[in-house]
Formats: sequence, C-alpha cells, structure tokens
Amino acid sequence: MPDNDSMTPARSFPLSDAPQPGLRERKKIKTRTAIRDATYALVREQGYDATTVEQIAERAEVSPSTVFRYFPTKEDIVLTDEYDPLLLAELRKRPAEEPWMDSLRYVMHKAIDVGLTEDAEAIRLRAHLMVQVPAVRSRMLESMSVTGRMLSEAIADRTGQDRESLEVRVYTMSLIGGLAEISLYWAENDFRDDFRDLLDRTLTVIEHGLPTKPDASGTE
Amino acid sequence: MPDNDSMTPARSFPLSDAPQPGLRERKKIKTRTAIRDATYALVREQGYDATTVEQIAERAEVSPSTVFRYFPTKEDIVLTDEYDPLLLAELRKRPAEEPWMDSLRYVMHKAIDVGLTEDAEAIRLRAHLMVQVPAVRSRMLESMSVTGRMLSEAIADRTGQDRESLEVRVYTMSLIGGLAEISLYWAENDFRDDFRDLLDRTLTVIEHGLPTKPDASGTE
DNA sequence: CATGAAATGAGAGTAACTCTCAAAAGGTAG
DNA sequence: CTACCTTTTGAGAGTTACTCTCATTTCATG
Repeated sequence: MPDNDSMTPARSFPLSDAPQPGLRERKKIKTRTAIRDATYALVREQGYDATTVEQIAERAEVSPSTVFRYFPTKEDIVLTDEYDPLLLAELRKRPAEEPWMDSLRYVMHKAIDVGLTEDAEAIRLRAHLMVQVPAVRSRMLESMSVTGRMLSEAIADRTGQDRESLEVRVYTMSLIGGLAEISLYWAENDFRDDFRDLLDRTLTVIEHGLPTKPDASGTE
Repeated sequence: MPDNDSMTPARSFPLSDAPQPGLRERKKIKTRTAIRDATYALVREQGYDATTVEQIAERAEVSPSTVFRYFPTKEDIVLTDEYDPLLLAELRKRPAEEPWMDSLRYVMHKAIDVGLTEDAEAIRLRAHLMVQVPAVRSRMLESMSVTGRMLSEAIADRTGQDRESLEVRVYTMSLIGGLAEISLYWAENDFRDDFRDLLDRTLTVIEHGLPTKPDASGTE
C-alpha cells in the first residue's frame, strides 16, 4: 500500500449493511482496493495488455494467487464496481405510479452523479479501455447483461409482465446495449460531451425510436 | 459422418464474387471448413471447454499454428459466419420508400430462412454455446456489435441521420442487444419456439416499446 | 492460550495464443 | 519438365492468463 486511498474516497452512502464487521473483513476490502489501485496505476503507466497479473500482484504486495482469488479475470479487476445492486435498490424505491422511463431516468442520473463525482478518473479509464481493449469491452457487455437480467425483473414487475417473457428480456437487453454504447461514444469523443446529456438522448431514442429526420432543434 | 461436407451444403447464392480462382484458394476454403467441421464435431462430443485447439488441429489434419492462422480465437471457429455482408447488401437493395422497420423485418426473415435451412444444426449449436460458454457469448456480442457498426451506416443513410450520431449508434446497439437476446431465449427454451415468431415479437418490442400490460391478444 | 476456520503463498500444470524460421506446395516463365 | 518466386504450412519455443493443491500463516473464539 504505497499511497493513500485516493482512488476510493469516502462514500456518501453505505454499499453494504455491515460497517465494520471485523479485522478480517476490513483486510479483505483493503486487499481488494489495493489490487484495483495497483491495476489502475499500472494500466495508466503501461497500458492494459502490457500489464501482467504478476506485476499487479507485486505492486499490490500480494501473491498472484491472491489476485485471482479476488477477481476471476484480469478484466474484472478493471471494471468491477458495486453500483449495480445500489441502482436496483433505488429503482425499486421509486413510486409505482411514476412512469417507468422516468424512474429509470431518475435512477440513472443519480448513479451517474455519484459515480462521476466519486470515481471520475476510474470511470473514464474504464470507458477508455472499453474502446481500446476488446476483452474489456466484451467483459463489460457480459457484466452489463448480468445487470440486465436483474433489471428485467424490476421492469417486469413494474410493467406487469412475466419476468421470463421474451418481450421483457429483449427490451432490457436493448436498453443495456444502448447504455453500453453511451460509454463508447463518450470515450471515443474524448469525454467532451456531458454524460448526462448523452444519457438523456439515449433514453429518448429508446423510448421513442429514431427521429425520422435529423432534428435541428436538438441540444447539439 | 466425419468427412463429407454435410455441414456446409451447396449455397443457394454466392457469398463472394470469384467462383474458382485457383487451387490455392480452393484449398484454403477446404482447410477452413475442415477446421470448423472438426470443431463442431469435437464440441458436440466433448463440450466446448474440453475441446482443445490441439485436438481440433489433429482432427482437421492441420497444425495448431494453422488453426490460429485461420481463426484468431477458438471462439471464432464456432461463431464466425459470412452472413453479415450478405445481410447488409440485401438491406441496401430494399426500396428507399419502404418503412425502415419493414426492410429490417424482411431482410432478417430472409436471413433466418436461409440460415435455418442450410446450417440448422450449426445455428442451434451456436445458440446453445452462447448460453453455456461465457467466452462464446462475449465474442458473439462483440461480433454482433461489429455488425452493428455497419448496420448503423445503413440505418443512418435510410433515416437521414449522421452516421456517427449518438442516436443512430444507440439505436443500432439496442437493436443488436435485442437480437442477441432472441438466440439466448430460443436456446434456453430448447428451441421450442419458432425463431421467426420470436424475431417478429422482438422487432415489435423495439419498435413500440413494452406493452404496459400483459397482452392477451398476442400470438401466444 | 489453545483450537478451529479462513486467508494466503508457493509451485506445478494447462491451454490459448504469439513469433520466428525453415520446409513444402502452388503459380509462372523459360 | 525445370527453375524460380511467392504463399502457405509445420515445428518449436515462449508468454501469460488462469486452475489446483497443499502447507503455512493469520484471524476469531472459547
């Protein structure tokens, strides 16, 4: 642990219930963030492919075995986060009368605000790697589709559909696909756009489809 | 059934322009299909993970090096096909007045009809692997998103949007995500459904969004 | 402090790739 | 058919992500 925990500042809300369950658990969290921080640093220095797990282990001061004990794949070290369950919880908290899309918009905005203020650098790096490293992009899509499965349960409940219906599954995955594309677009355009704007435009497209003619009254 | 070309029957239309450019090219095609057929056979016998590239090479009677020369990754052996450019071409052939969704529906139907009569077994195996092997699923999404990039150009042209606009990209990827989900749904339900029905229902969802209430008048 | 459980490290092993270079086969001109 | 050039192939060594096992260390608890 050469430097401080700059990458993971104090959270404004708890991610799990138990605050300080014991020395063992605290150490595990420390190891986890140490591995992640080491990875981020090395990737920034050398790039993703040039960074080996051995190097990561060395800098994080753990053994390579331990790295794989904490993260199933190298890609997971970069892109795992803990926002998903949080997002789901927030979503279920929204009033049932609220139009579904409004709920989604609200929750996504909130998630972005939190993420962008807390882990701005990490989020950009992640989006950047998504563009550049196919393996990371793949894993991201995979991970998002897992999120999607949970999301589809929430959507099914809200819209009164069967959870396993094709319609819900397709709708959710199309949502996920669209959301994934935001990050790529954002990173490819050097993070110039406001992520919130991109999100709003994306949700509008998914809600209403493509405008048939180029829209001159848009935000851009 | 080990040897003949049962896996790749005579095509009802040409995939590339040059028919018989020479012995060299013909041999390459033969090697390519030999590797693919060997892979399919081995995967059916032992499963995907248990099948090594060495075994594939042995059965295809080539060296492991050659396998990697023809396919960049093991997953690509399973899921590479040549339908994409075909599909794009068909799409551009549709009359410009035709509503966009109708064009897409028509072309996808055609692709499914062709694929399902020519490579029915292979397509099922592929869908099955998509469900079971994460690496294959990831690679499929990746490959579909490449297709998506081409698709988005066609969509952009047809709808009069900029090719690089966020809207087109998001729309395309949401389409891709939805389409990918069909295969998963189909395979998870043991191929009981008619793929064409699933496709129609999927396109309807993408076009009109989720029905707010479970629809009793549907096809099911 | 002692005892049990969990986490770690060390090391061997697998398999998907990558790179290099020499041999073989296809294509072409005399 | 022979000679020559180009493309393709095979052999082999090397890298790295990832797995498994087992002994050792570290925390928790009575």
